[in-house]
Amino acid sequence: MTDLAQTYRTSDSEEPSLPTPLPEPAASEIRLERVMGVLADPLRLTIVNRLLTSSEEYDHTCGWFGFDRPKSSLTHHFKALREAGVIRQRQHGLERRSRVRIEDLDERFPGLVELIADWQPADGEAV
Amino acid sequence: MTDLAQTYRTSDSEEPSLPTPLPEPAASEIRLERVMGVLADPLRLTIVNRLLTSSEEYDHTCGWFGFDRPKSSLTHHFKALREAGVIRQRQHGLERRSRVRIEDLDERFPGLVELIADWQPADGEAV
DNA sequence: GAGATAGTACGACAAAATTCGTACTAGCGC
DNA sequence: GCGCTAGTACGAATTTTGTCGTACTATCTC
Repeated sequence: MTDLAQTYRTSDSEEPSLPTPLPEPAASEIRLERVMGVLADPLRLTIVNRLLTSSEEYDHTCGWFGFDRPKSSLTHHFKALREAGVIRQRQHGLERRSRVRIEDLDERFPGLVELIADWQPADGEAV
Repeated sequence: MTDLAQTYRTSDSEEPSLPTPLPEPAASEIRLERVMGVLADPLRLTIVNRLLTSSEEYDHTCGWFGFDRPKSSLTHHFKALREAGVIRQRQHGLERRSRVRIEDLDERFPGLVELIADWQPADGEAV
């Protein structure tokens, strides 16, 4: 597969025992129309974009983004992203950390991840 | 892959006087989230996919697709695609012909056109 | 154990999108 | 002109999606 996938697998195995991911579709089950649908929302596009572009350590909690929205709204959006197969979430103690499923998306829809990473919000649409 | 764009541009300049396109956003105004939103629908994804993959002559009327839906529904979807900047439509006498704005999409979102061209509907989801 | 913290689940309301019928316009050919 | 055809416009019913309050669970820390 891609270099990225390799990187992440490495990173994966460095961390001693990662919690099992929350329920998510298998890579082969990810549907383009579903992914498109879930990325049609600027907030969700922002989430994925930031996960891709400003992730030194590579997964983050909901809170990390600093969105000024109720927690229940955020849960909703993260869940939508996960169920569409765009992000993977793992429970670490109290918090739930997310990362983009780069390898899977690259395999299924090459080029998509780059599109999202290059995206920027419309003028005056800070979230 | 991007041979398509080339093919289409050539074809463009061959036709002597094309009717003015119906109102559409400028290439620079096309928004990724909007494009994603409009392509979240399987019918619309089918439209664009077929325009890309089975277009010997390169633009087609609504009727050409043979969808079993009321005309008013089809108008709705084609308009949505045009207003998001995905297709260009021109009025030729009685009929309105559509093509994908390949060059513009390629410029703004490289790789996207290929994703759509490679898409195939989920099992048992013939339209 | 008590309190703070990260996030969920449910449910309600509001906003947006989808579907489609009906009535209409405009071009084409006889 | 007359009918046929391709497609639009409007509007209503239905469905889906987004937003968010409230109440709740689970975990960590002291």
